[in-house]
Amino acid sequence: MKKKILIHDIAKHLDVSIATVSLVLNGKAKEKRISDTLAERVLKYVEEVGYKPNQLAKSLRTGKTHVIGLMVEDIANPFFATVAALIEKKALARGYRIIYCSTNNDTAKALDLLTMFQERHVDGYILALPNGVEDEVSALVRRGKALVLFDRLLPGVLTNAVVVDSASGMYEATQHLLGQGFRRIALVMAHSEQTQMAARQQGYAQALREHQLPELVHEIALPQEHEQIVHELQLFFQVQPACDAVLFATNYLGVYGLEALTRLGKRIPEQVAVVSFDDNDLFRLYSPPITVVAQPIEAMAEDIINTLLSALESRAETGRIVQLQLAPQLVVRSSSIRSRGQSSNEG
Amino acid sequence: MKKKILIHDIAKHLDVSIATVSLVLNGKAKEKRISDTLAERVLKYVEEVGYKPNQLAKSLRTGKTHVIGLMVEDIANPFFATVAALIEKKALARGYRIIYCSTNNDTAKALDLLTMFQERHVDGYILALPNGVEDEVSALVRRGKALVLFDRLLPGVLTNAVVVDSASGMYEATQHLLGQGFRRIALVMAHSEQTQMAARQQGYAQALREHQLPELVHEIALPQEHEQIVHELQLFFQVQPACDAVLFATNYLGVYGLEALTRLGKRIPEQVAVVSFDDNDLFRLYSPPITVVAQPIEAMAEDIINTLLSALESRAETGRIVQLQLAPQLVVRSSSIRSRGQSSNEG
DNA sequence: CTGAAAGCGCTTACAG
DNA sequence: CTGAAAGCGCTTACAG
Repeated sequence: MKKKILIHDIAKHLDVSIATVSLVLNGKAKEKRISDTLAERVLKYVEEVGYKPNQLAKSLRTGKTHVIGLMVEDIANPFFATVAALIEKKALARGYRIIYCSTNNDTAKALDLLTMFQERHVDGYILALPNGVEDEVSALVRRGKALVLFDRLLPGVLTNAVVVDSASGMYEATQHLLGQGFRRIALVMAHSEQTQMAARQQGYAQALREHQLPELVHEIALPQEHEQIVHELQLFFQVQPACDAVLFATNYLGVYGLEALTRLGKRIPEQVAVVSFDDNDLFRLYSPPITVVAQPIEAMAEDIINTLLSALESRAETGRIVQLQLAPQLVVRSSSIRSRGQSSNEG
Repeated sequence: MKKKILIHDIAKHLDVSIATVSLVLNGKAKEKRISDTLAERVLKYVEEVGYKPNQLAKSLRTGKTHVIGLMVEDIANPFFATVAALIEKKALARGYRIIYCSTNNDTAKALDLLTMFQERHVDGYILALPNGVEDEVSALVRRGKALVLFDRLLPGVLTNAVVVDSASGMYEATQHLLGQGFRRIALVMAHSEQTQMAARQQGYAQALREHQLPELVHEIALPQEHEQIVHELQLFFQVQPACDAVLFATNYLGVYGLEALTRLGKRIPEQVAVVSFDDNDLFRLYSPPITVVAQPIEAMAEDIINTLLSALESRAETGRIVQLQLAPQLVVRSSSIRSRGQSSNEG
């Protein structure tokens, strides 16, 4: 159990002042006209004994932690897990650590976590939030914190954001189904005020309106037990036998939906065509493979971290706001292709 | 932008000493014979103005951060994501925060992260590590750090651990395939020295040995690109046409394996039966549903956090070591059931 | 270039 | 019960 080395020990051993060691370590040697020889001697010895400054003390003194708080809906959800992993990697390369946590779409939990982030003195915030936390986030914005929302906006909060154009994504997916000749197209979405959810419904509704077809929307209350949701979806498909295609507004709804359809023994796409928002392993490998509206995850992660870091580094209170909207991509697979034998209302 | 409230402000306002406020806040009012009236007055005012002690300062002074570092192979892997979420929940309830990160099975990255955990002064460590970090972990153990390994042990490092009995799990799975009449049973595993991987192979080998059947092991070097792995597996199944069943040693290998089999147009279980370690959505919903060796995730998370917290709370250097081995469960689904028409070597 | 010193915000013996 | 003070380990003007 070797004793922790302190900056004081370094200074003593080298017979220089603590200030010199600190300055060299913080790259201010030139600025403070410390000789290269001395700077090197310090660096060499620090390396040799493996001295690491106490980050707690450093943060307390400087007010910077080099930690970014990342809040997602559910870190076990492949979409968020992938975004988080990419963001972490890019942040690390720029000298920032990420701490992440899941809100599970629970407003109270999100508020707690926001408080936790502040207690931990994170330098910046990357947030995919449930509604109901507008006031707290506005307060952060007002205090000039570096912050970027992603996946969804917060109504009434004007700040940096990176989102996907959910409305066009869903519009395009619905058009695709219409093009295949499907006419009774249902949308299964989460019951939520979240902006991306509203946008997805809007894209769907617009496509149907253009074809003068009625909407068939089923909203699932969340959070809820897995088994409950599957059961609810089974009921939905049973009372809507006429529905010949279904769009799922998120990847987990898609997964639950497939489970419900499997249990009902529905054949895809013969009895019901399927399209889901977000791609994942299951959709790709399912038989038949599922058509999806894929989000540009890599580009998204890149934009998010870049936006945050510029906010962090522009020490001036520029008040500059960056809002990016990325285009999702429709990946057509067999689950939404009308089979030859199928009757069609087209043409 | 309201100014941050300090303990000093509280003391001044209430016209008491800073010590009094601090003592009350830390629940030492009784011990230090501070009157209930006064204690309540302090608490009430603190609540009223929403004073939160600066955790950085507190940690610097006390040496405790109430943060636990959790390191997994890949947080996007459903097994680890679920364990992490459960651990986080249980830790929070006991007043501890979790910071988690992925090693991606990269020894250098794991070492970096271990350093990072120390820099952040985590109070405890929960680790699923790649090999090659034995020395560093031993050093932590020697310094009396609260620590628990999970999923896999580290050769030569004797410390707290919670693992699943991989050998029996794989033995049972192999026996199940043998019982179904499969005779050319392959094992696809990661090329790795990790203990859980070795145990899985061992369980497989033992079952085959008992039936005097030869092993057919394919090891995949990791980390590697998704596409590469799938391609390698396709080749494997092509050069092993005689193989009538395959065991995948991890869930991601199972996912890649299904992709390879799909591309080859192999029918499951008619042409090749499939069993994977770890359960997930894909396996459950795949058609046919995939037989798995499921790990008791909830129990595991519970045992991990309990073990860590006792280590943390037993301030005495008891040197007590807890090693738990949980039983996995074979969940038989259609992917490993021999179909009627299939020829059998049995009996 | 360097040394002495203040200060980040807290906790906790110590002496009343 | 309380006040003054030291100290956790650092950074950074300030005065040489």
